[in-house]
Amino acid sequence: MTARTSSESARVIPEATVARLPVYLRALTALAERGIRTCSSEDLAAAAGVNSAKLRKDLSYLGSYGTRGVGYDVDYLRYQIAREIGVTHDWPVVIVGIGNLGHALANYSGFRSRGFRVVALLDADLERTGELVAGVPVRPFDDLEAIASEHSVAIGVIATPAAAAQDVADRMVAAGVTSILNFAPAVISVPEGVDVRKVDLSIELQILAYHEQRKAHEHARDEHPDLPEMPAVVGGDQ
Amino acid sequence: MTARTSSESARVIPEATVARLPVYLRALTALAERGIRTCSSEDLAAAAGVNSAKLRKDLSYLGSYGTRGVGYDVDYLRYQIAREIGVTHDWPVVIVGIGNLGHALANYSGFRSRGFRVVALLDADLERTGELVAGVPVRPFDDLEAIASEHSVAIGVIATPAAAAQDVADRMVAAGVTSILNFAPAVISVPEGVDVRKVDLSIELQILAYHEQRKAHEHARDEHPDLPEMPAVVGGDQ
DNA sequence: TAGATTGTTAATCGATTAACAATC
DNA sequence: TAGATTGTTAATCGATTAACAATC
Repeated sequence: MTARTSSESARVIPEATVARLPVYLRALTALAERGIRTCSSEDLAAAAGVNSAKLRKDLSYLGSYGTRGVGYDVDYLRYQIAREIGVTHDWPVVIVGIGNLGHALANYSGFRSRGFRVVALLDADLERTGELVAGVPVRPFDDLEAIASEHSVAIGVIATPAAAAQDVADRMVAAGVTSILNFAPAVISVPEGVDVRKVDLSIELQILAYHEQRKAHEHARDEHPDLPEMPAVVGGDQ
Repeated sequence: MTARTSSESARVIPEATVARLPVYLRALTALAERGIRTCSSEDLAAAAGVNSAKLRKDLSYLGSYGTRGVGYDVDYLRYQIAREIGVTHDWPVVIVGIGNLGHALANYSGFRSRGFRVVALLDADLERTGELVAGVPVRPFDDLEAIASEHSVAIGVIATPAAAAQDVADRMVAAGVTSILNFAPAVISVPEGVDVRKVDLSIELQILAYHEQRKAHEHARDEHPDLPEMPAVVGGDQ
């Protein structure tokens, strides 16, 4: 087995694990708010909605922060995960596109409380310049470069219509943004080294609809138990 | 090999594939709007942002809707995917919690255009009853059961604060909702057979922050090429 | 010491991908 | 027929899970 120096903990955390770390962080915060100082992997897994084997496996990628026979110190583990994710310091963020969704994002308190500071709201519609949203003035989209360099913005949020998304992404990348959260219903392409995550409300609903439809089929079959589960035709084509 | 009757196409589509079908559907719609009648797996994969091998594998779970040497008929494939997902007919949806996010969701045109019909907006704050949002009146949360049974609502959207989410979910399930899209930053538990999908804005940002932080480390190392890539201590403990 | 719970192993499962035979 | 492109196979990769030795 290979160990590393203490200053740089062992690494390459699987993507699936990275995506769950914020969930664990939130669950630990909820436990702390209820005055709980120590928890087992079973407790935390329940609070996070995963099974405890997966939780322990995930945490094992970060290091060895529990005590056998005892469990985890809530505050200590919380700090370690926050440090791992990088939310122990502040991240300046710009939001482009201040429609209904941009409005909601600007007002979302969960950003600020988790280390994300909205340094600017940008909109292509100059009519909106100066309007205050969540206490932050809306500025022209063309101010992007100036703002990004002034605040060293690395993370941008796109909340524009689909048609504008690629242009906004290009401008963001040119301005030095290297991580983009895209709410526009469009696929955007970015150079190597730039991360894009996509949140698409109607896609989520469509995934639910698919499963909903299958449930309906299941019920239909329940009502016709004479239909075979697998009406197989061996060797049949198509 | 086993084939099925034509009325019920072969099945059990992997989750990862199901999650991409709406992406393909949207890409096909975009191609159709550009007047494109036929496309290769390479074309469609590019439009959807995946590689073509994955696309073909995904489509193969639905059936055999392409023509070797030619490609796919855009409209035909679009219909087949829409049918598979279940968005050829309308799904009535209720949205609970009409804050900033609920507002944005109610106004989101992408729902209606993809077969989702918002039949009611509900809010626990009775002060808001009667307010029109996107042309739909806000109603008291207690109307949930009546509305759900009147419209046979199977899909519910939670856009409340975290503290209310579990209660809303319980009431939805009791009212016959079997699929929930949860925007509240809380883990909700539901009985077997109910599907929950979760969209969490700050979790997405935290995942980006993690990768952003790693990029910063990479750069730091670039500037200190004398640091070994893996300062390994073989046999060291921890 | 006895009981509890972590961290790790190893088996299993599911997803991705390249390559290519089938076939238009 | 020659060229193009699908649908499928098989190899690889990554994620999940149960089980348990390590150890508090």
